[in-house]
Amino acid sequence: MRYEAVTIRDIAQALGLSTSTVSRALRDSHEISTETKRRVLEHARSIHYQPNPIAVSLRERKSRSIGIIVSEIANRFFSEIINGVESVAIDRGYNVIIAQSLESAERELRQIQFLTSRSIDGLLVSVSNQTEDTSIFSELHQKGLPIVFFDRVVQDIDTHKVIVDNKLGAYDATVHLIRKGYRRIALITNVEGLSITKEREAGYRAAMQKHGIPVDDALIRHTRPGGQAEPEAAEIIASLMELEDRPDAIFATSDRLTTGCLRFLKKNNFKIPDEMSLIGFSNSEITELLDPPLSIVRQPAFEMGTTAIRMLLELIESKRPVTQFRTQVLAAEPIFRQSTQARDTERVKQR
Amino acid sequence: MRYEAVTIRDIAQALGLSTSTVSRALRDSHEISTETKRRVLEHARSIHYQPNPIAVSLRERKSRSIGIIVSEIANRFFSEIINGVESVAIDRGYNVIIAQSLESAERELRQIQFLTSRSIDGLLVSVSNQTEDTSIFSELHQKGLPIVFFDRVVQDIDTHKVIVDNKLGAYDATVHLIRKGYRRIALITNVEGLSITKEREAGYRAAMQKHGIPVDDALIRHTRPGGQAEPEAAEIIASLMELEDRPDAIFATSDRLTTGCLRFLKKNNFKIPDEMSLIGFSNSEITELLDPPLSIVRQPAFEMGTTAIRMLLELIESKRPVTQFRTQVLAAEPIFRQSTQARDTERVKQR
DNA sequence: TTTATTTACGCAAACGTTCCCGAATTTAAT
DNA sequence: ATTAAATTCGGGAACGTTTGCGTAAATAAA
Repeated sequence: MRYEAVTIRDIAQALGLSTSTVSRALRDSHEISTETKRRVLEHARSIHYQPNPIAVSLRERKSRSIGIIVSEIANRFFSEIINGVESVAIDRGYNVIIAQSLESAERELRQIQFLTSRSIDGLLVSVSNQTEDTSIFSELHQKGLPIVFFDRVVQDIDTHKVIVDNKLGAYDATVHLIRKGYRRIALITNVEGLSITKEREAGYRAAMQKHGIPVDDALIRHTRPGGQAEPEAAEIIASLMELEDRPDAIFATSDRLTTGCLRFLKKNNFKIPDEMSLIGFSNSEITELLDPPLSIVRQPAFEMGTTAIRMLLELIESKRPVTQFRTQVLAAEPIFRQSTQARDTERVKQR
Repeated sequence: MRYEAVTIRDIAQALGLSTSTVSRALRDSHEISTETKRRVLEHARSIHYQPNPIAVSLRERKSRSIGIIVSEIANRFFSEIINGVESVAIDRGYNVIIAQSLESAERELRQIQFLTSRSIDGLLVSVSNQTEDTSIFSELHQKGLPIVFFDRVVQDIDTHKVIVDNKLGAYDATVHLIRKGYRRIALITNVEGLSITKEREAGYRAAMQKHGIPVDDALIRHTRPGGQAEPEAAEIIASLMELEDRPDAIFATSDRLTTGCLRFLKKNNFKIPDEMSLIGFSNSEITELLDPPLSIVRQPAFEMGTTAIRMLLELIESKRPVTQFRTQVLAAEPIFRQSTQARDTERVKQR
């Protein structure tokens, strides 16, 4: 801020001390007498002294700020994560700079460059669904920038990661559908290359296999990199309905995809779950108020945020270079509601 | 970043120039020959020179970053605003630091102090519902920190502001309810002191008056400062139902209050709209998927964000002190759905 | 009392820029 | 040919901190 005037020098002059003494007094150095410390602290308070973080950053060669890049802020899952990150960052004196890729690899790169040019001390990233070239991350990582990946991680970069147990979450959801009597279960999922996609697909396949239901690849659909989830979900369902052997249930693996499916099904007057059952990954807080109340698998987003930032701070504040990395796995929580109830075959026939 | 090595001095040494010449060349000064400029630019690019923004900030006494404080990030209304802010800030080379008050005046103050101590160039603020003492804002404003208020503004500080036409939005919603045949319309609204509360209440009163319906103050309820909206909404409805002359419709004036009402009504098996009609301010993207599809008044959040940041940048980049301030008013958009349809009296009687 | 050690502070450099000022060289004006 | 003006560049201070090093005074050890 332009108007900020009071510096360490002002204190020094007022008290007839040197700036170094004042600095040391403020930092409670042992080589300053308690009397001097008291005078400095008192005067500093009286004139509302605030250290200039920019000068500190320049001197310390760190900024006490970290960057986080997510695909979209206006998405409950990510905003909850950010809440988690913020809550611990604040306490530890760190400032978090938020950026969004909007699922564009190009924008992601620009944002990363922007963040790193702002001298951040570390980076939290969940990659966009469009990124194929992850060299920017490995370069930064090699140069020594602390990075931790969360949610959508890049496999071959060895650093801390925090994910949910996507495979188990998807497994549980699929098993639930099977138990409720569904057999033709469509999987509408994110871009193929994404870590979360692979894991969730694996869970789906495991569940089907376990129950002796052959997996029909025609029922497994991926969205396009950089595309809009909602319209794509609609498109996919429409094409699914052209199959001669239609699905009787849909498992969508992201917030946007889930609501996209619901929107399409309702618009086209599908009875849920009688004509089509629906479950999806979602962190929306009002899924129980939907029509019908939606079965979901919810991710511990806030907790994911807190553990990610803790891992990052561990990296940042470590004295020696860290070489031992771990990936923390959080449990997803399936919540079953009406949208996946056993179908009422009577009602379907009547139609 | 610790690892960042290449500075202006590296370029200077490599090319046998002084740092001042290099600096001027990079900034395209007129007093540097085109040939030298070319050499500098070329070499800078070849070694991936990135100016150190911290050093620049220290020297320029500005940070090219602005702060924004909202009550809660995980709220679609605010996250959309942030999206708007970010989208133009990025283009203009500004970095936005996001903070949330979580409706706590104390936390708000801490965040403000944190932001200002980070040498921000300007501040975007929507006050918490708990803040009574606004002196921190007037102090900062007097000291010359550019501030623009949005959504929840503080009236007596003269600076740029951007709000929606709350009165008209509330008026439209109320008139809609009246036209659908509702007369006992309860207003469940935010903390009394808030600007948006007053405006919305005024709209409600104007609509009632216009249609000759006496306003019953027992039907106008405010939430408590710092409280949790959802439980409070439930509490309020419960107490409303103890009135001998019960309301037949509810108008809730915030996102959280609206979903809180819906949740309570559904939990207690109210038929909507037959037993209770419901409309509310909301920016959720899935209100049409709710049961029943919810009538809402939606605010142009993204646009609010873009105009707020534009106003702020105008203040920041102005050569001379700005003394002429304006408040921009955006239109709210009412969307009417099933939750406020005319009641089916037959069905109510049967029960 | 002399020497060694501790305590408490100041000097000055450094972080990476920008920019005022001056100076050398070239070009234009007389 | 002399002077004035423009062009192009370098020196160095400044932004506000932190910190290595030096040193005077005070204290402890001999």
